[in-house]
Amino acid sequence: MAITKNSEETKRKIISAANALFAEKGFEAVSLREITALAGANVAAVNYHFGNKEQLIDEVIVQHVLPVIEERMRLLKDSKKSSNGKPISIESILNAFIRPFLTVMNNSGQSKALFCKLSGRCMSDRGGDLPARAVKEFVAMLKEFTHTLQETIPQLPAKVLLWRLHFSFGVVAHTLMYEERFHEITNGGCGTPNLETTLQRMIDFCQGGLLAQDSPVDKMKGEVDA
Amino acid sequence: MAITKNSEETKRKIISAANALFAEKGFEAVSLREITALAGANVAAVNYHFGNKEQLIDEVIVQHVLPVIEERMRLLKDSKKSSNGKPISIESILNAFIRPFLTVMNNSGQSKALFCKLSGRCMSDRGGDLPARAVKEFVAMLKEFTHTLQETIPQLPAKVLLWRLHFSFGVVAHTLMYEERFHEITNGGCGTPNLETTLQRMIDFCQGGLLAQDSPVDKMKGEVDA
DNA sequence: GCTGCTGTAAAACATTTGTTTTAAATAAGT
DNA sequence: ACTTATTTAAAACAAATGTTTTACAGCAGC
Repeated sequence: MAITKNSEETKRKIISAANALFAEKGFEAVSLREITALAGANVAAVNYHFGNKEQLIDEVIVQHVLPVIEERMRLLKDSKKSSNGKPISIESILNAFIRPFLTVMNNSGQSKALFCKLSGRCMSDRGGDLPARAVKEFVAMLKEFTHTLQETIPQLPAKVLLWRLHFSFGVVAHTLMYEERFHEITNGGCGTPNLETTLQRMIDFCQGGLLAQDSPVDKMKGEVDA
Repeated sequence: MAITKNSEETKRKIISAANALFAEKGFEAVSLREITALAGANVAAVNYHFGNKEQLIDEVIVQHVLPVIEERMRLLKDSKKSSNGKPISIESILNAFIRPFLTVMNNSGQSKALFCKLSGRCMSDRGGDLPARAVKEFVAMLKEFTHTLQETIPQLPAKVLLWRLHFSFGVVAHTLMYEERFHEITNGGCGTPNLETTLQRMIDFCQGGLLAQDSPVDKMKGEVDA
């Protein structure tokens, strides 16, 4: 009944070490030897348990990203349930979109700073490519949020809405990744807000952005868009 | 009078090759041999002309980032001049902030896609660190824009404004870097807008975000901010 | 024509990388 | 207790990396 030896335990230690190192230095910049050293395992363990480095990276990303996606879907579904068929507020939608980072982070056992950095890296490094396993869920989530937003802001053209959701992604990704950097460059002028405050500020900003007036672009300049 | 041999020419070819490769694959992921091969030069040429890889990266970043910063300052100054001491519109400020990417890009001779990717990498790779030479100018620009925005939106607390400028940065960086990715993931649903359209959409979004109502955060939850 | 300087080219350098191989140790099955 | 499968450990592998060394070519000035 008991699991053979430390197999699962070793895998967990490797993933945990990889988590921390990938977050800090990026996926490509970390060597397998650094990971296994931190995990207290042998170099060959990575290839034995995960196949190769690429598959280890995929595993880390999937384990990191899926819970956030699932929590997003859960929050959105809950909001829908309690609104009795009426369109949900933008704030609720944005909350369901952004808050999961905080929720999952607090349940992850990882340091908050590392969790945030890893989140950013999942969106940034490797050209933002997600492992095949996670793409399906990610696309489904994007569709669900797009559709829900559409119902709340029906006057906004679908394409513009898609772009603004994309922009909102940028806000979150950039904020998660460069909090430290931001702190340095403003010489501390940005303060030291807790995450709840930062979350609310992102929601405020994105809400304003989503609701902004949609400037017509001069057609003479060549709008290729439909 | 003539410069000895092809010294400057070789440097230019290396920088040009590095530009393209760094944009496509990231700074760390490109080897010196790839660069010199594309440039038609010898491996040792990089160390001879630039010292080492790190200094080459710095040179590429500086040459890429400084023109954008300068153009931003120029546009902002022009706007101020033509407003006769009155606060400038947010749209003008955002235009001065974002449009320089397009202007410099069109004068760069590089492919648009590569220029955008390199811009994103300058903000993303290496933890967003800028070379020492560029930090001063960047900070000065940030201060100038913050100050100008402050005059236009005096009712917004300084810290909140700083954060919203940070968010705007995220919008631009993310959009520049992941246009392709966005196209794939929406299955083309985002359309194929030209850059002028995308620019206007970013301005609209950020303007909405900057003007958004500033939600008070529940102090009981522990606002560390001042 | 020699000397010195600048730029180029090829080769060699020591490290580090991901991965495989080989062998030993441990647990489970019968 | 013997066998088998699973997991770990150490060593070896080939390939690639940034950098340095060495040698050679072109051009200047005295």
